[in-house]
Amino acid sequence: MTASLKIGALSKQTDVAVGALRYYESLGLLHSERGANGYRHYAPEAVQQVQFIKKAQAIGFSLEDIGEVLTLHEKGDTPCGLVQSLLQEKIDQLESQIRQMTEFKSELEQYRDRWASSQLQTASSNICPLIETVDLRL
Amino acid sequence: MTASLKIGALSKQTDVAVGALRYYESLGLLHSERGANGYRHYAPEAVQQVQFIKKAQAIGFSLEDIGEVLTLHEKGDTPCGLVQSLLQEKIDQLESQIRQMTEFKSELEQYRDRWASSQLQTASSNICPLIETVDLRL
DNA sequence: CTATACCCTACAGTAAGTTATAGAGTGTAG
DNA sequence: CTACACTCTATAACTTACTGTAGGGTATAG
Repeated sequence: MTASLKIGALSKQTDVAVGALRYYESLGLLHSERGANGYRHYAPEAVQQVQFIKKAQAIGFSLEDIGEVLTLHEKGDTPCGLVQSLLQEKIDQLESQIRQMTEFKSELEQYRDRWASSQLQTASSNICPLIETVDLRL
Repeated sequence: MTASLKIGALSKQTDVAVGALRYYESLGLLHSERGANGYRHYAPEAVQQVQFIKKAQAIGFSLEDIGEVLTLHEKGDTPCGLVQSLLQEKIDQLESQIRQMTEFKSELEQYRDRWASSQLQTASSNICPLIETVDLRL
């Protein structure tokens, strides 16, 4: 017989709360078989599926984004060309996000470094002389 | 007489919505005097205070973060040290996110490249053989 | 005097992703 | 057989940083 997991076991193996797993299912990101008692049963691969969701999330994909990819995977109702272009879209988005975040990080580092060497701490009646120097046109 | 601003004037001078200003006040980030009619009145310095909030937000601080800074300021401390450590925290978070996103992007690129060179489209009974090859352990 | 522009409070709604609760049924160990 | 852990559904609440609405009161120009 096929090994199967109940929701609590899947929760423990993936470190994702039971309620979150049910929520993923409600969004169509995860599927389960139901036994006569109504309990969800998961194949062992569900562990990897949940980890995929978590990984994609960790990287800034929304559950909706993930749903697009997984829906294609699970239903197989979209041509491969569309799958490939969706993938390329994600790669492009990721690249753009990485570029923006890298720029923003270096701006923050400039503030950090400028402030580290400044003597503004004791200077004025401002709330924090450091932050007063922030240029909103960044 | 002391020049004083009503909320609409402060809103215009700072380009922050009236509702947002009231929201900042509800969080203790902004203070106002009340006239006999219940209207909020702000000293001209309120313009700088709101700009401080906007600047801090622009460098990635949450309103809660800003509240901590302002609370420290109100106690008579110079919150620059806190500002600096919060800033370093933001920089570290960004770095970690950028690293994860870069890793994930190269994983997606591997799929894209593998699929681009494959002839799986016609190979099986599956609707989209490409996506069937996804290793969810990515 | 009236129009309308502004102000007030309080509550609802938004996105996104959960967590928590209530009330009920089920499965298992001793 | 009794606990108790686990499951179910449905709904509410939480977070963040607001925006929008309802139902009022107030200030000002003509």
